Amino acid sequence: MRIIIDVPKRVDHEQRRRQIGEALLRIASTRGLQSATMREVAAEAGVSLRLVQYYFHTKEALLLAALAYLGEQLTERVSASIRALGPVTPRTVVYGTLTAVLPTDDESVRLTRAYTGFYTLVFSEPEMGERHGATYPDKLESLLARHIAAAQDAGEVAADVDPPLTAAALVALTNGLGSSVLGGQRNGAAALRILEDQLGRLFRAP
Amino acid sequence: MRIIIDVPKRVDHEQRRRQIGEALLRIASTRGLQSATMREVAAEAGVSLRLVQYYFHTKEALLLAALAYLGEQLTERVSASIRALGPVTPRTVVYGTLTAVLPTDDESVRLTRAYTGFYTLVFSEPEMGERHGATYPDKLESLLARHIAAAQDAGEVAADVDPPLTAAALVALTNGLGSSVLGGQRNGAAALRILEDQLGRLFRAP
DNA sequence: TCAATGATGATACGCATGTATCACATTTCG
DNA sequence: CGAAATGTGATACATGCGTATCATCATTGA
Repeated sequence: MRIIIDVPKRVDHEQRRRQIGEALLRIASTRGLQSATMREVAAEAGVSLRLVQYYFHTKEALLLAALAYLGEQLTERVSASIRALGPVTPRTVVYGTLTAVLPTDDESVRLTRAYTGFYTLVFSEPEMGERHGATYPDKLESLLARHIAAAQDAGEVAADVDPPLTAAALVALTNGLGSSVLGGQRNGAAALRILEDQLGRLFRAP
Repeated sequence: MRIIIDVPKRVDHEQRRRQIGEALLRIASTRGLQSATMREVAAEAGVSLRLVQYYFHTKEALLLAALAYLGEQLTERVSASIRALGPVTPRTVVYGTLTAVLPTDDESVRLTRAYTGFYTLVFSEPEMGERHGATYPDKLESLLARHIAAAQDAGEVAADVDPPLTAAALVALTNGLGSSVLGGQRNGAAALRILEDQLGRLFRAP
């Protein structure tokens, strides 16, 4: 019996899948995820409907793949935002992380719009959430909790704050602010002011 | 020319409309607003599809009416929650308001689910938001800002907090926590702990 | 009493969607 | 080489949706 590693012969499957997945994200960022029909995605990606079906047997597979791509982009943006703040300290990590996911510029608006689309999709199709695994907010919370605890040790944060509880509050606050921006209740700058007010209150030696 | 006040002859229109609108809210609370199709609403209300069309010429009219009913229920729950906390003080108003809209029990879960459905609907159909007028979070924020300022005058809240900024943060925090509960990230009790931690930090004489 | 109007039922229409099918071209490899 | 596998196109199918149409019965007012 021979072992055959059946590498795709003609085209790079992963590249095609990415091309199509990115097209879906583009639609989700502009017209909303509910407009991301198979036909619309095909048109946006510049391929035929058949090809979308070919590379993603079902729509759920397409959504899952696009969600993974979105996760990569979010992670990359958070990293870049932290790096841009100079030396890595607990404070810059917390600031950089939260401001990165707040919809303040074009890129973050796109990412937040797409992410919100997926998040609300899980409300109606909980199976998708299960198939996707650990949620992004969870990862954010544990990251922030660690750095808040570190800041506490350094005396930058009051000793009586509970890091996990506070990290959860910050993530929820940021998500809520993001929703209010997408909903047109306020703009990104106003949301940023609110977030920075809270962060300034937290990172203040007692 | 005679003026004819054409009161409905056979049935009470407002009652029928309410019956149908409540059916939609029930569906939105359980299966999600995207499952609230005209036919499903008709079945849930125990009437024929034709009747839903008759009392609401279009689906948007039905959604708008149901949203108004939901607003009434939310307002009623907030009032009841404040009353239940005993004497009306700035602190009880803030506590009562925010804990009322956090999905901690059956009723608040239902209300939050339905409200979230409408909120996310506005993401895709911004016209509906415009036709609906002032958003619920806006009203909550100004209410809370007033009471935070009052608490400040009474010395229950530190003098350096900005009431509007803080009120906005609290509402966003509560919305974010609500989303995390509906998304299955944590349960209502955990969300309540996070909210109370923040509130306890705010209402603390300096 | 009887025509007009209010209320309700049954059913059809047009459209969009996810998915499936059939056909054909191109490449690969024994 | 030539058959099998891979890649792509065109189109069909079944379903669910909001809405529209036609018909029927009950009530009302002159």
